[in-house]
Amino acid sequence: MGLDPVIHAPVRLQIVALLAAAEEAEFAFVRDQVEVSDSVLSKHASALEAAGYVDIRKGYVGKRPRTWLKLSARGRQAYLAHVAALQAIVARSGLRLTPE
Amino acid sequence: MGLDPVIHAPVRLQIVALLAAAEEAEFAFVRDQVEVSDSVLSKHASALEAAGYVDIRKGYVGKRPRTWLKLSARGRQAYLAHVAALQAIVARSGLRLTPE
DNA sequence: AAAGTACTTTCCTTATTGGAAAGCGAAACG
DNA sequence: CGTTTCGCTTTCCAATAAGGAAAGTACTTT
Repeated sequence: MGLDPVIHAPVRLQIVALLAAAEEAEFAFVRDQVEVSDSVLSKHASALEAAGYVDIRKGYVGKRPRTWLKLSARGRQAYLAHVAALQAIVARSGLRLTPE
Repeated sequence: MGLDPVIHAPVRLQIVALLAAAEEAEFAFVRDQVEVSDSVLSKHASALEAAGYVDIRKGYVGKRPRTWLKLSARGRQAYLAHVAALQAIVARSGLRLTPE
């Protein structure tokens, strides 16, 4: 049916959609946008990484550790396919979910 | 975040989208379109009914029992709100999920 | 040395889902 | 009549999944 279970979970759908818009996003930024706790974001980010959909990069800003999340090419593909599947489902109701 | 957990589950999303397009649909028709077993459809239909989103009507065709599913007004509202929430999320990625 | 930052992991409990199989009431069949 | 069949419904049974709380890690700052 085309929906990707890794992406379909509400929190992960939000994370992926957010990342699809940006090059890279900081852990804290994503956490605040999606409104989840550190632990919840950490777990979902790991799940997305394990699926090969997100790359997690660790670095520093000054001397403070920081984590960035980024959609991988596979993640972007999977996201596009997932949205296409959603569109197909929603289209049956007469609504649309497609660009233009 | 606006996503309705009752509607978000893949099988139920498909059921609701299907019902949104039609006045009423037969149990067997929905089961075949969504490609689930009798027991799975029965459970999800009950869940949707318990939420007040679907009306289940029982009757006969000739002498054979038949069950029809229909979106209730509340179900339609909830579905539209759910799709709006999906649109909002997907819109962040630059894609659209909206009619026209 | 103690506290704080930025997460990560563990622990635990609750919820959800699906498949398989048994159940059920009415009708059709031999 | 007794047995199948039809059209679902319900029960039983794991398998996951998900979140909150709290502890842990590796540094850095005070």
